[in-house]
Amino acid sequence: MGRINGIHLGARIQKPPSIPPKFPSQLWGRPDSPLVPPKPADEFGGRPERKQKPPYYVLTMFSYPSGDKLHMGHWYCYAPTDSYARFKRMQGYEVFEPMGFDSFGLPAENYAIKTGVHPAISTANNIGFMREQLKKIGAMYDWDYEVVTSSPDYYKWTQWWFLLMYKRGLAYQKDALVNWCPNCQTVLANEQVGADNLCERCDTPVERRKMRQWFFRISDYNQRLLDGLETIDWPEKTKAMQRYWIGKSEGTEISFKIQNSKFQIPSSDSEAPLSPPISADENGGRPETPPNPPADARGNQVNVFTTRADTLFGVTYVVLAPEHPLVKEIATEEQMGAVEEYVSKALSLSEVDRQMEDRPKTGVFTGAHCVHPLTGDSVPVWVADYVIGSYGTGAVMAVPAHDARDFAFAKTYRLPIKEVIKPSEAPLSPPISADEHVGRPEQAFTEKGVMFDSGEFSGLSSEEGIRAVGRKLESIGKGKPTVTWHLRDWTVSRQRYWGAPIPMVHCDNCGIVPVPEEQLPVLLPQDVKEYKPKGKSPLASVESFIQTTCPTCGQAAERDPDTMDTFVCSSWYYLRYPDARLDSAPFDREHLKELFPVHQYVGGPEHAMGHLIYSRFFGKVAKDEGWFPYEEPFSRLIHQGIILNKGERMSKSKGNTVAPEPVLERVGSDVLRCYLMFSGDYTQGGDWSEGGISGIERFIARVWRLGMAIAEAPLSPPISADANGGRSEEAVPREVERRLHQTIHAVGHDLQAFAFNTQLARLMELTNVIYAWVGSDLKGVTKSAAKIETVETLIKLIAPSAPHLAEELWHQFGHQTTVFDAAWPDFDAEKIKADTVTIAVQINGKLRDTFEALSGTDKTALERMALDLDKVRTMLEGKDLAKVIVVPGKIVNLVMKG
RNA sequence: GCCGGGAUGGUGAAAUGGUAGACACAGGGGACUUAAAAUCCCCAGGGAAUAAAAUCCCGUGCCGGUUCGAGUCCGGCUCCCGGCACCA
Repeated sequence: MGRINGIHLGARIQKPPSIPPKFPSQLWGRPDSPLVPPKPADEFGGRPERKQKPPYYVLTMFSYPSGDKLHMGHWYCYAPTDSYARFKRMQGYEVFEPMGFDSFGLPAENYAIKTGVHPAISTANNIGFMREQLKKIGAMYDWDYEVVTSSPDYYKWTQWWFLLMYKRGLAYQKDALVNWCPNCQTVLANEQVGADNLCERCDTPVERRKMRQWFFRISDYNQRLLDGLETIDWPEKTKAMQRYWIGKSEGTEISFKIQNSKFQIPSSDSEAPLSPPISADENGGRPETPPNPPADARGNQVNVFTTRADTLFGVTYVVLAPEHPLVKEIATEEQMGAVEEYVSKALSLSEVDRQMEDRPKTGVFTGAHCVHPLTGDSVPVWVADYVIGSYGTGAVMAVPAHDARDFAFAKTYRLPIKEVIKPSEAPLSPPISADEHVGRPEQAFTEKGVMFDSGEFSGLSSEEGIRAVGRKLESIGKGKPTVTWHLRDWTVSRQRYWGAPIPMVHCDNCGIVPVPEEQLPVLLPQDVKEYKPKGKSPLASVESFIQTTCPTCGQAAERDPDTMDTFVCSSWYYLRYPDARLDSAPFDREHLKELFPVHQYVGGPEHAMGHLIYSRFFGKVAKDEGWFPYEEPFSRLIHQGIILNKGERMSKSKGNTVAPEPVLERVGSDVLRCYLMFSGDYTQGGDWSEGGISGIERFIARVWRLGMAIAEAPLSPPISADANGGRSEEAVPREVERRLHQTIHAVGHDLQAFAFNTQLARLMELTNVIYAWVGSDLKGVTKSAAKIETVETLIKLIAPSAPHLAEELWHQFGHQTTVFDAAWPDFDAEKIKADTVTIAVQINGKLRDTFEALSGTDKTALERMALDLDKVRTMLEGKDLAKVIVVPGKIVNLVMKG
């Protein structure tokens, strides 16, 4: 405890001059402030005291150690959250507030490519710098638990996680399309591809290429990821985004038999089942999970997924995605050339191009036809890239009359449009033949309605129709209810150097072999000459790394040359913190049981999709493994708002980051953190400006002067008991006492709610009230038990927000231990109640007068008092009262007739 | 297009359906000072009225509605910010 107690502190601080004190603002949180932030009182390594307090885990998203350094945006996340942590500590919790660095990733590697500086070196430099910056915040971070994801003692366990995923059948390899720059000979991340589809480094058009990649089967968890959202206290917005992203969609899978395929399987009883499982090769012996792969390439049918089976009679063609394996099977000879050309062009399009807004719909007729499962009509099969190959079955039934995309496509290629749904309020008109509809509707009617022209189903509502058509299809073996998900499996391979190597070995004899756990970590080689990949991961050309022996057969084998997505590293760091120095396991189960789920998580809303979904996935896997006893890792989440600079997000590339240092040097961290907190709703953020910071400086100085004045004042002379209601001690005036308790109540409530701005406003009010009591010029102030108690309470209340100030004052009042070990003050609900209240008098809802009444005055009395007011009498003169509404303690509303 | 969030004084912003603008900034006035800074006190939404008051009217993006009473609830818009987007 020596490093946090006040003896140490008092010895270093020069005693401030007596009244009027010179305002020593520099002391409070100035970078060389002598205040060592208090650490959690107990280590998590099993000290007995730990058990005496309930644990409380306050976590902020760790940061990426770039040359950017910390800017105001980081401060805005970290400083107020630390205030929350200090508040919880004073409430008697054993607060755990760790900090670390998410230090693998592209920027360090790009920097290395540009300058030749090894990522390990630039990263270490940046971490060193940022750690010092973080210390200046004056947060309670316990650096003994620091986590650095690029350090071998951390990524060893990231690799361990990979093996765990593999063991549980959750890691598998398959081909996937990646962004490829033919000039740099490298794979690009989506964010490295510009809006114009050019490589961000060399401006070469980016292509797409198929590569063998590792995936995590997050889709196995889609239902649990969806259900878990109901149980956590997260911003609704974030939960909504995740729900949408997971994208559960219930519908019907329908099969259309191919009519004239070259490879038609003749017999009618040999129809392939719906969505036949693909070969389960290296896939852990398990079939692919949704999103479904394109339907069976050997089959003689196209399976489509639809949520609108009620529109089945409006199908006028069927569309396959370009990557659908049936495309080349069924294309007729006449069409084959056009089809192949179209497919190769479509597949080489980058993700960016393909997703370009308002891109005109293109496609090619395959020459093949299929059979409508209910009408038996012949339906042409097209291939078009507006169908997403990786969603559903990779094929759709096109209903141009009732789907905007199909409609646009049908218009372009003059395909028939057949209406089968009309608004429910419209009368059922006699059916019109399909031909009459060609080119006729102006737009697709995509709402639900009533079916018509749909055989036995005509007249049913869409909802009924969806079920009825589904049942019918199922009964004839042409369809079944299906659920599809938007959430796709997570590609974790990166053809990059600066990441955790994938702990897998490729052996000619044994195939893919996981590196045995005891051989971890697979160290990232340091002696890399060329970070720039030449068609492969940079590690592929590091012989000493690649060449190894097979753990199973002992023959020569090769390591996997890829590294892991950095989101893997950050998906479990919160589990590592409590045991950051443990080297026999990634974490100690007992600690996880005690400390989890994380009580409060704080971070930017930009992570709603990636990090926050991946982390939930990891949490669920840890639970299934028995390591982690909870379904959700973060029980409460708050997103801080974003601090803008002249309306723009701060970023290094824009060169518009605001460095905290100049402000910090000038005003100290207490003022800066309070200023950030005072500026408005924490979740709202806003434009950075220094206007108004002087108000906080004044406030902090006012509290300081008040505290010092009382601490150094002479004792009050004894008061004659007769003149003081029988007490010889000075008492706190009733009104001051009331405001004090009100403030205790409000500040506690607001801090719990992250309403930092209003709790500071309440503290300012209280400070003003105390000034008025003790004498606003602080001249001739005397000390009394009442004043000491009041000011000490103020010090405690302000401590979370201005820790340096509070700690110094606390010691000035003679305390030897940290103010953060002082108990958070209790309020007395009785003392909060005002003796009298102002009652507003309204006439016909308009405010006309107010009066004072004893609080607790009943309705009848209040009404009588209101009616008795001169002004009210004049206004009511000669009029009839129709109604009187009385809300005790608030208003009396007199409603007149006419 | 879809899903969120927002719009309140000169500025940042407060406000469980009950006195809109708390708390601050900038501004004005005063005290202290030889003076300035710092500090302390007071004023301050807009308008009309007045010597000054009293007093009255108008005000929370726009249009309606519910209610004794709406910044707050409901319906319909406009604009701004964030996210997602050919997901059948």
